[in-house]
Amino acid sequence: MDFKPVKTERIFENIIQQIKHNIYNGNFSKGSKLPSERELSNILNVSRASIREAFSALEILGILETNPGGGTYIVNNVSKTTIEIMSLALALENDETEFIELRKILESESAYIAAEKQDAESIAEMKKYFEMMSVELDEEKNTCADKNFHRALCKATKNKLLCDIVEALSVGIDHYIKNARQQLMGNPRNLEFLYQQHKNILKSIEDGKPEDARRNVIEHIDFVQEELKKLKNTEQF
Amino acid sequence: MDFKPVKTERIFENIIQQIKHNIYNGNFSKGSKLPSERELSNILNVSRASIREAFSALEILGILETNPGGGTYIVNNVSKTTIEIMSLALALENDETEFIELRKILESESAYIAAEKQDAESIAEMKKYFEMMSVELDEEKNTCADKNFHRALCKATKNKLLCDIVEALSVGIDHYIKNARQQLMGNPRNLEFLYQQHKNILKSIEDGKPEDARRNVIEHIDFVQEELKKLKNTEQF
DNA sequence: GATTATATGATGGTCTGACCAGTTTAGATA
DNA sequence: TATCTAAACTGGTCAGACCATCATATAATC
Repeated sequence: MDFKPVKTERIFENIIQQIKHNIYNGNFSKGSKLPSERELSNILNVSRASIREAFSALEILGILETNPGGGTYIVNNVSKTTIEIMSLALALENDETEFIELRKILESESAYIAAEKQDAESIAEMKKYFEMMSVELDEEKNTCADKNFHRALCKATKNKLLCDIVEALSVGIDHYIKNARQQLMGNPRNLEFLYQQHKNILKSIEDGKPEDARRNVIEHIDFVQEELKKLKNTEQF
Repeated sequence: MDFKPVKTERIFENIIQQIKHNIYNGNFSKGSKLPSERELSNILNVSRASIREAFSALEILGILETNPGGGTYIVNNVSKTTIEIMSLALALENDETEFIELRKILESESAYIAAEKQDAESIAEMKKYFEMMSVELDEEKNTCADKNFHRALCKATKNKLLCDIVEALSVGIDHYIKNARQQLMGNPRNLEFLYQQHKNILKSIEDGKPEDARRNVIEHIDFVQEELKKLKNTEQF
């Protein structure tokens, strides 16, 4: 036998479905104006409260935008939203390994693509942040430069979706390891390692060596993951 | 000058923030029961309607679950939600290239990992669906087997997050190319190619050749993308 | 006393109607 | 025609009501 729990669909979910279908059908696209809440509540024969429950959900998803006095419009801020959601999911899961593994895949492949594409702009950006890292000793600024280095790396792929997902993963992971990162960066020996790793990544991309670039990123992330694991194990004290 | 548009935070957004913070703080975790809507509206000194707007949004995100008569609980169905959202984002963007590129990265890397890990169960599953594909000529079942083959491939990584994201991408892409796929599968010549490609992927994984597996998946996806592009260009007629 | 049936209260789901603060729009004015 | 102004409309919020469902405490049964 194969039973599924009966999930009575609520009105606001039905409304969301209808709006989604209108998006898939092409009736709604970016910039489309939706009927006003009152109007829609007449059309669908439901209360305005239900309309608003649906709208607030879709707004959180980044599907639509409300302008008081103006109206409600279809937008696409989905990727921006995804960051927050993934971050939350990680907080709920309490296990960062899958996130880090995924990030490793995406960043290493980004490096591969970056080395192939040889986009001068991105490389210049990476170089900029790498130099910041090497001279700047302030921990916060160093961290910031580090993050921007990795952002530039992803940007080199020219794939915004990929960038957004990696960003989402990074934010989620950072949120999760917040303390551990400080300890990691606090150790001068680690800083030296990290410096060298970034240098290797940058060089292989500049030299147009995709395979090397990929390998260097993997080594870098593996190193970080290893160190984090060590810190975690000694956290007991 | 650098100005940002003033976005007055609405009450339901504030409530969402507070709930999120309680998740990050660890006050809420999977299974936690939230105060009832009436109770929370008293605590926060806002109307029940605002609470419900926040709750409906978080429920759509897969963060919480409401049980009529029961109560409201923290859950984690985020990955399930992500599928729908990405699918919508693709419908809004009207450009599948970034999605396909990302899928290529994730699936090719999955193949690499699969060939390394040599998980008997996953390989058996892939084999099963591959054989379905080869003998079954019914277009719908063939498509189904195809999808399951790729699912099994991702499952071999043992990374659920990765699987969910690939699934999200696939659903989104399928939704987008619905007609094109039928045309693609309708051509016997293409079917022959696809059969051979899947055979190669499976073999390289069975033989434990990560590099080959990765390359074979890339070739496969590139082939599909190329054919789709051709179909799109001749769509005018 | 243990078990079952029942009634009570709590919970989410929905609706109505109201008020406010902005934005739009159309009409009045110059 | 251009400008100003008032009315109409829009989203944001609230209070209070009703329903169906669920959980629990109480009462009736064995």
